[in-house]
Amino acid sequence: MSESNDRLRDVFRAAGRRLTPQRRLILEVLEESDEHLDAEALHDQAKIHDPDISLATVYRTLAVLKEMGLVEEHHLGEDHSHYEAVRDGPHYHFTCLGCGKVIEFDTPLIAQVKQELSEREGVRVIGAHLHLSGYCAQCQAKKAGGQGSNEE
Amino acid sequence: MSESNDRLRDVFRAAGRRLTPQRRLILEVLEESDEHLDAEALHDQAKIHDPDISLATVYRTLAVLKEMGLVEEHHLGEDHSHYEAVRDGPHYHFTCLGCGKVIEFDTPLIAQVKQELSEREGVRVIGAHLHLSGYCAQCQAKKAGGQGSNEE
DNA sequence: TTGCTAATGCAAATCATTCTCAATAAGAAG
DNA sequence: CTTCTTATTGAGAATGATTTGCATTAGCAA
Ligand SMILES: [Mn+2]
Ligand SMILES: [Mn+2]
Ligand SMILES: [Zn+2]
Ligand SMILES: [Zn+2]
Repeated sequence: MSESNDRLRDVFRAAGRRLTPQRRLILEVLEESDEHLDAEALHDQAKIHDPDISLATVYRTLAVLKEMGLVEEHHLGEDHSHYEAVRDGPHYHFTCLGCGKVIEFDTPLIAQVKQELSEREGVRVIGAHLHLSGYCAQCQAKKAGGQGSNEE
Repeated sequence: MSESNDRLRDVFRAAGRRLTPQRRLILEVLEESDEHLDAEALHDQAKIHDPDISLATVYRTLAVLKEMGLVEEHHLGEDHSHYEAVRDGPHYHFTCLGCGKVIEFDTPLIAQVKQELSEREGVRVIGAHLHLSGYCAQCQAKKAGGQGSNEE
């Protein structure tokens, strides 16, 4: 029982950082969530497991996790940020202007764009955020049909 | 000389809004700038021509112009928004993480992505923001020269 | 176990953006 | 041109998100 069986701790050590219960918790909440949480929602979730965790720690941890490449920040139309744990392949987002729903999708075309730009401009592309917006199928139907509920 | 020779005023009237000197000025500043200005920089520019224009009016006008499709808002890595006048064709952005330089580019591939997604998900895509980040040619050179960082 | 110091909780501070409200002025009507 | 309605403005307070200072705690290397 003396082996370092803790991958996450190793990752933090490699980055010269300490792994605290709060950090582990925040990352867990993000990894288990299928939504794009904002800081406050994340804080609420985390408080279920650690009622004393502070919002400041949430923000500080998000910054750390982002720096370590474990978490991504998104600006999805709202005035504040949303976060999600980084998964295997990249993916992109569509936000419905009517109901706020977010659809995730992937496409090899973005890799092509990166390639094109790298060659054309001599840049090295690290990150790619594609954010489409418009109206989802349901919201289109709602609009076309008649009039009724208006949410924002 | 009695013709309504004022296109912009017509656009505003058609939108049921009033064209004020402040609004005209703000749009002019944006159209004449080749940068992606934030609200404060825009305010500073505008104050050169109208020292009394308020920051609140800048924000309010940006909202109006955005709604009218004359201006676009961008989140370019910074924690605040940047704005630019909408031009003919769409274009996308690359930000250098080293020096902050923004490179604009276009590619037909994004239209393909929009098409793909529309068909696959039945959504109607209105807007598309692609934001790449990484290091520009100069910043790569700077990095390679100084330290022993070796990659790819 | 000890010691150094990174990380935390709390509250105050900052920063960007929005709102309130009285005064002003755009533009339609006459 | 004058009048009238009310959208728009400037100033500053208010808000909401994120950050920071500081005293205390606790991770982890030795
Ligand atoms: Mn996602
Ligand atoms: Mn641009
Ligand atoms: Zn919808
Ligand atoms: Zn650069």
